[in-house]
Formats: sequence, structure tokens, C-alpha cells
Amino acid sequence: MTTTGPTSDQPTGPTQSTKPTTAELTDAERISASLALLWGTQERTARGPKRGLTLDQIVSTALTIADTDGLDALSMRRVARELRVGTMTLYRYLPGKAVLLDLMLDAVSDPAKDIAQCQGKDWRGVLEVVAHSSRRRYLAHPWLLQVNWSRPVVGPNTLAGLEFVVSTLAGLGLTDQERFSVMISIDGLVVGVTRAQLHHEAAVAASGVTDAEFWNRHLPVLSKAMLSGEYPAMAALSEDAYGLGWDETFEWGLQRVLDGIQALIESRRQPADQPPEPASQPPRPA
Amino acid sequence: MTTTGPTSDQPTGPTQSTKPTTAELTDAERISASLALLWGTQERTARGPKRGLTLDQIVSTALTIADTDGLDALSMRRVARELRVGTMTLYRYLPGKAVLLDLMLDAVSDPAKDIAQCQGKDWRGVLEVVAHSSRRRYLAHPWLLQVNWSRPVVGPNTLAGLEFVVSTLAGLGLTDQERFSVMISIDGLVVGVTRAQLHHEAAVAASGVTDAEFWNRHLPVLSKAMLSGEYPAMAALSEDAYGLGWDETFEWGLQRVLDGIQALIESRRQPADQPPEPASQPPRPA
DNA sequence: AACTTCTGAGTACGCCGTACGCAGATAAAA
DNA sequence: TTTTATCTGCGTACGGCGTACTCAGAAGTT
Repeated sequence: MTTTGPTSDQPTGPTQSTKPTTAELTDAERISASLALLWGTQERTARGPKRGLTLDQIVSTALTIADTDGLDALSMRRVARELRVGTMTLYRYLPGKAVLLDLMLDAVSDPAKDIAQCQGKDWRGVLEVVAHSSRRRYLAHPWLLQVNWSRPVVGPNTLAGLEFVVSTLAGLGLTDQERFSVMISIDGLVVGVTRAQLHHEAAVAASGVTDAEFWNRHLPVLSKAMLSGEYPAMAALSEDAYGLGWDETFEWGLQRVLDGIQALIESRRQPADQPPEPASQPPRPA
Repeated sequence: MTTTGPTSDQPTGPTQSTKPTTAELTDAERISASLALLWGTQERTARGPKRGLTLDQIVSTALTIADTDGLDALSMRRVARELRVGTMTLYRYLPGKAVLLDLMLDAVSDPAKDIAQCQGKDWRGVLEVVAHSSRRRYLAHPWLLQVNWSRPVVGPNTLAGLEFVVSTLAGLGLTDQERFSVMISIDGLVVGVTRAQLHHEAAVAASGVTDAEFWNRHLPVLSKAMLSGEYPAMAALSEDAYGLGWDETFEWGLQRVLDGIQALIESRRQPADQPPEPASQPPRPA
């Protein structure tokens, strides 16, 4: 009874798929299909005519569209038009748009260059390279931050990067769980800060108003609007409080996280220095 | 010439608005309209009949839909149906869906309770409360992470929270720019990690496969698929590497960031310890 | 040559946001 | 009270979307 599929029948509740318009194809089916296309190289059985397209052609066309005109401009009709085929032709290669997005995701995550750049670096240097590389990728493909949502299919490229980072974090006295926490935290910082940046830049570009102008324009409005108390701390900020660029802000935050991680690693190395180390209720080195 | 609007004429390039379907209403106009509705309380001029709805009714209905059935289920038609009015009736109150999202955003960010919870805490305690509160909000309203994108309109609630954090970071020896960096880093960590969590939970729920099963199922596939080298580090991970819950993982990362910030603050307090300290090229203990 | 299977693609359906315009209600102006 | 200006709710329609269904014809196998 997958036909005339209901709008939301996932057990997840609020966190559902992306576009349940007329969608047959549950999330589980999509994940299976994506994994098969990512990892599988089933031979062509070759009975009928040869295919006129390849998966790579479709994916790279879709990537170009998303990079150039944004995710909203990416539609099956548009991809097909660009490839000069009928819309439904694409469905001979992919079961749906969701799978296409999965393939696009893995296609842009190629850790080969980053790994090469890490030769001879210690864990801190490696994490810096990986973080910057990840950040650069999000800036180059802003649609990634609109899409990653609920499509964590692991492809070859994704996994290779993961393997690399896990291995560089070995032998530092961190538990397996902590090594995962390191990666999630670094990635979280990258995603969060970069998302805020794109967020912000889009607004600035759309409104044509600089930061200082924006705030100065709205501060009088708000201090009048809220009768009880004004906003002294905001008002007292110096003009150049917003002057630090996003790159520098990100770097600042990254270094704070790395400092914190390094402190933990060093405290593990000489556990005699600090008696119990309350700090954070850490996961018990013992 | 706004009619038959072209699909993408923003100077931003890739980072464009959300749904340029048939949209009259540029981003600048949207921001103005949203600010007017958020801050303004223009009186009814009262010539025609009285209005049958209020903005709050519309916004809270939309919030219920988004929280319950996800952002994809939120449509103007759905909101109108739920309110038992015609679809176009909503456009008497709002110029479009984008503005509705702006209003929803400000509606869910009410810092009053969090501020009350911070009495007597130092900067670190305050940042902890704020971070957890923000995280709780994202978990309660997952659509926030799909929506914030490119709509940073500042409403009364948003600004009150900002003011509060800025003021608690005063007097610690941090520059204005660094205080902003602290806020952006903490928020970035919250957004990034929580997004990864929702991300992950949706996938697990949809596929019905636990983490360990997922990895174990695909490890043989991938080591066979990629001829050069296997994935020893991933394979060597203990079973419970994934056992740390998301709350604990987030807390771990948060404490690392706070440790790093605290180290910087303390190094500023006794500047005799370290010679010049150029502030942005941070300590680098080794 | 006959058969089988696969290809590309036209058509159609039900969603979406929203521009346009109209009938009726209502308060101000006469 | 009558007139008039304005505002109300909202029906209809347009162009977009993802994709299910269907079928003619091409290209292999037998």
C-alpha cells in the first residue's frame, strides 16, 4: 500500500524526510538504493539497448546546478533539460531525487587531497587541516548545509575521511568514545559557525545593509519598543566589535576547542599533576 | 517588473532565498515586513469590517504544524485549513510564507526563563545554561535547523538573549571581538552537534538499524570495494565506541570549549606568565 | 527471424506559493 | 439615513514541482 503514500507515516514523528509530495520510496528504501549505487558496481546485463547516460553525468550536472543557482533551482526537470533528455529518463538511473542528493553528498567529499596535506603533522595539525578543509567545502557548496539534514548515507569518500581521522587520534590516551567526541565536536563547530556565516552573508547581500548600519538602525527602535530596560551592553560595544572576519572568528573558536582537547590529553599524560580533575565530569579515565 | 519574477536574480549568487517559485517580495522587502510585524504595533484604522484572526493565532498554528509534522508539512494551505479559513485569507495578515517563518523563529526564542536560571552564576555557568537551553530548543523544534538559513531577522526575544550574554562576558579581559567569537563558537557547537544528532536519529529511525549493526553490515562491503587498503582504525574500534549518548558527547565538547576559553581568560589575568600574547594567534602551549 | 528485455519519454495527478479580482461587510462622511 | 470608501474573506487560476503510469521502439539473445 505504498501508493498514494500518506504525507507522514514515519515513526520518527517530526523528523521526517524532505519532500513527501507523491513519494513512494520510504527512507529505508532510499538508503538502501543510495548505498547500492554508491558502493555497488553491478555489471550491465545488456539485453536491451545501451544506456545513453551515466550516473556520473547526472550527478555532476546536478552539482553544477546546485553550486551555481542554489538548491532551490535543482529539480529533476532542470537536470534533465540540461542533459537534453526527458525528465523521466533520469528515473531509469535513480529511483528519485532523494537518492540523487545522497550521491551528490558523497561526490563532494573527497578527502584525498586533505590526507596528503597532513603528512608529518601531529594530531592537532591534522585536526586543523581537516577542519579547514571541511569548512572550505561548505563554503564552496552552501547547499550542503541545507541538505545533509536526514541523509547520512556513508559512501566511500565519507568513510575514508572518517578512517583517517580516527587513526590519527590513536595513542593519545583518549577512549574510543572520546575520539568520536573529538570528531563530532570539531565537525559541529565547523558546521555551526559556517552555517552562521552563510546565513549572515545571505542576509547582508539581500538587504544591502552592513552590520553596523543594521544594528544602529534598529537599536533605537528596540529601546523604544521595550519599556523595561534598554540594551546597555549591546550599545556599549565598540564599532569594530563586528570587525573580526568570519575566518578569524572560526579560527579563534577552533583554537579554543583544540586548547581544551590538548589540556585533557596532557592531563592524561601526567595524571600526577592534577588530583581529580573535575572540569567536566569526564568519562572516567580509570 | 517584479511579476513573472526570474528564478534567480539576487546578486548573492549561490546563496539565495528559499522558495523563488512565483515570488514577488524580495528579501529586503521580506525583512522590512517581518521587522514591522515583529516590532510594530500599528493601530487598526478601522474602516472596514473587523478581522477574524490574529497574527498570534496564525503563528502558533504554524508552530504546531511544524513541530508535529515537520517543516515539509507546513504550507499556507495547511495552516489555513487548520484555522478553518480560506488560504488567501492568511495573506491579509502576512505578505508571504517567508515572513511567517521569520515570526515563527522569533516566537520560539524566549530567553526569559534561561536568564532567570542564571542568577548568581559566573560566565562559565551562564554559558552552560545558555548552551543547554539553545540545544533544548533545537531538539524541541527540529525545523529550526532547516529554517534559520538566510533569515536572521532580529526580533525582541532574540535581541534580549543576545544582550544578556554580551553583558555576562564583560570584565573578563576579552576584547569586544572576542566576546562575539565566544558567542559564535558556543552557538556553532550547539548547532553543529545538535544537527548531527537529529540527522543521525532520523536515519536510525528510518532504517531501523542500530549504529553498530549499520557499521558492521557495511564494513565488509567497503573493504572489498576499495582495493587499496582497508579501514583498520574503524575496524579496531571497540563495540561501545558509539555507546556514548548525544547528551554526553555534547557535554564533552562543550566542556572542552569552555576549558579553552577559561585558559585564555586566565592567561590574560596574569600576563606576566606569557610574554607578548598577540591574542588572535592563540597560546599554542607547545 | 523471433523473442525478450530494456530504453527514452509523453502525459497526468496532486501538491505547492501566490497574483488577481470580486462580493459583501462596516465605519466614516454626507 | 444614505452614501461612499475601504477593508474583509476567499474562489479561481497559473506556473512550478516530484513522480506514477504507460508505451513505442531499439537492441541484444536464442
